[in-house]
Amino acid sequence: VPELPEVEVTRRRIAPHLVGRRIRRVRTTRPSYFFVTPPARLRRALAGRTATDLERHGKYLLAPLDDGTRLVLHLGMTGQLFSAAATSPRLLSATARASLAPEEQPSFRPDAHTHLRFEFEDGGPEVYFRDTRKFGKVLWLPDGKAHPRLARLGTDALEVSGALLFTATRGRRVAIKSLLLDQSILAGVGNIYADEALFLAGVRPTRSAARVTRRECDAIARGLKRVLARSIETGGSSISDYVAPDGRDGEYQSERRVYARRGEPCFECATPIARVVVGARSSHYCPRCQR
DNA sequence: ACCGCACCCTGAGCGC
DNA sequence: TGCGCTCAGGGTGCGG
Repeated sequence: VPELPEVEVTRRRIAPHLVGRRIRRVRTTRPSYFFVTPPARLRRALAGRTATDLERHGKYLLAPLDDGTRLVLHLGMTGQLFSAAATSPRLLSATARASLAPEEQPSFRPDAHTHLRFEFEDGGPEVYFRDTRKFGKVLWLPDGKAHPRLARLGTDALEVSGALLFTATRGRRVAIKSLLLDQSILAGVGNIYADEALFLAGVRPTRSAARVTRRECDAIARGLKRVLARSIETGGSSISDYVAPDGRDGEYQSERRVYARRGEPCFECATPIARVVVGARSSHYCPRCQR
């Protein structure tokens, strides 16, 4: 599940394969939910262009192009952005892996889920955007045009502060967990890091946002910065589909304190970790450490 | 304005 | 072995 750290790691590792290389052509799959900009228009817009940079805002990647337009990518839940030079069996589903002969398993060939294939003028390795569930998004922004999806984004979660959270939570009756996932307040926080930060702050995910104190807002902000920074350092969490552009797995999943640890003992007090559904998302917490 | 929930999609894991 | 069911989840949009 790519959240801010996974998107940031992706950005850093894919940038050398993308930025400064002139695109010869882009191949796409059929029109679908994935293509906010229709694939035919996208192919026309990208041919001959060069990305001059690769930026991140929340979970979005933005590539300014040399003609002043912009390419925007969102990895959704199962999106993978990687270079053809990458080798990892994790780039395929378990079923797809099983159908390959052992000697073929490390290599990747574009499949039905590979929705974007960037081919470059230099003839070097292609760049692929693969997304099995198609919750990911690709769109192209003509010169200067803002897009509502981006305009709605709140402060990037790496810049969170207790003051920001305190202001945002006043008068809000929603669960604090739901508020942390609201991308118009904080951009980049997803299920894993919300649960982890709430554990560090000792706040139960179900608590009404308005009932979180100023001191606790500070603690949540500190917790978020800590888990996000640490996850970026370790290459992100490779819990389900996430794999970095060079094919490497992240390591942060081994540092989880609560996420997906239902029934396992809390590292602080040995109480079994509980799981509840908050805003249609599974939430994990320690019933004793978090109030 | 706020909030809960259905929906988009596919693969894994389960029960029978 | 194999089918069919349920679950997972980010973000959007709608209805109350």
